[in-house]
Amino acid sequence: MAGTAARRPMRADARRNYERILAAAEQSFADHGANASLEGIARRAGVGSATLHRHFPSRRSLLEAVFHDRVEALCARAREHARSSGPAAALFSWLHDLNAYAAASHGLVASLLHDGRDADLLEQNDDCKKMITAAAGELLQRAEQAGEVRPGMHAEDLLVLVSALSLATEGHEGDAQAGRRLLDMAIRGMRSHPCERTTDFGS
Amino acid sequence: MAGTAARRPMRADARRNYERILAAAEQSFADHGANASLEGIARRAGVGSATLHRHFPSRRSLLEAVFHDRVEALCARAREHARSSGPAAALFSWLHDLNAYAAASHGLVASLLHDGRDADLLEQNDDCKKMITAAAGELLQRAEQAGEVRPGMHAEDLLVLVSALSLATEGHEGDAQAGRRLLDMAIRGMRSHPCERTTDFGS
DNA sequence: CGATAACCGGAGAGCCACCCCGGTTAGCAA
DNA sequence: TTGCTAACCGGGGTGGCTCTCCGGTTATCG
Repeated sequence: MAGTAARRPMRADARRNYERILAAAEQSFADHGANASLEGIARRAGVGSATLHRHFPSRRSLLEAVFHDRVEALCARAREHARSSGPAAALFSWLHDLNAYAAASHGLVASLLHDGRDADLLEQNDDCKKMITAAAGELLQRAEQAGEVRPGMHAEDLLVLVSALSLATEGHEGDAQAGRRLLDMAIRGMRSHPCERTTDFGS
Repeated sequence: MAGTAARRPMRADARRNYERILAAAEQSFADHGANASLEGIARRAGVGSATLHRHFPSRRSLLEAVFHDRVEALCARAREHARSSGPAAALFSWLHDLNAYAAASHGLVASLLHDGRDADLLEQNDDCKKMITAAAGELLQRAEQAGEVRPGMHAEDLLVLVSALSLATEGHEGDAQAGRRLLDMAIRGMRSHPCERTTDFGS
């Protein structure tokens, strides 16, 4: 699958630098947000900036590498929810997980998902996005088939929503609750039976 | 109130340059989004970059100046809705207006509202934000008192929501619907009686 | 028609992303 | 062990950005 299959396993020094850069990037992104200075990351890692750019041609690819593991964990979590909860509960719990993760990661998930603006031509690998979209899609489909959420939503919508909220509430430390409030509001809006009435979709 | 009260009405050449910069900025922001190059704006306006920075000390202040008029129009529109529609309908219609405006402005409203991350110390004038928040607050309060929306929402939340959606859906031309879908979903979530009836948003 | 305060913008300092290319070194084979 | 070679490294250059300083220019008013 992975096109990264090296015909030769990468030289030892190269791998060492690769790891160093990854570690430095993780730190820097945590400290200064998703658009920390790449040059600074290289400096922190103790390598030349050219080395960084060779290993990670774009900021995006670096973000992708840094967060790959955690995104995987998040997807595992989705499967876990699916196993242990009902369709709607699983979906909504997971959305809260995603929200919490996005908030804790200084909007990095948001940056990961949302970008794509500057990379029209490159066909960059969207591994993280694809993984999360797939996870969301499964939960959503299950809830929809069970009739517990309104039809017509797309999995991407949910990601856009959570990304958007974490993007927008980032920085406003004082009002960290707002994101949660808004997510709850949106979730209530996607349920089929938000109140005790029979469904009537007049529109 | 306005500290801009000039003890002397600004020299003619100064005002001319000010206007030129404003026009160039409007164009550039429309073309390249909210963080277009300031230097480029100065170039387009035919002035030195120093002149731009003298008139507008921060990117934010330039955005503020460019959008002041339209924000005022939006607030006027809010009052209009309040006069001609019921509490909930007025609020939701206006949110759709806001959403449409934000989408059309390449996320500039979003940028205006959401920023503040880099300007911790400056106490910059938030004129636009204040105006919009006030407008939203009135509509919200009215709808809440009428019992047509769930209590506990803040006016800022609504702005954050719309800003966030326009931020996140920007660039995804193919899926321009997503913002609308999500806004509808959130609106449904904030009604007191989501199943009761549908409103027609003339748009 | 000066005097003068307001204003202008070229030039420069200090960032940044990204790339070129000569020097270095790991890894393999003899 | 030794030597060869492809893989790898990073200093330094390019070009773009934001923002500031300061000597020259000009609108404005007495």
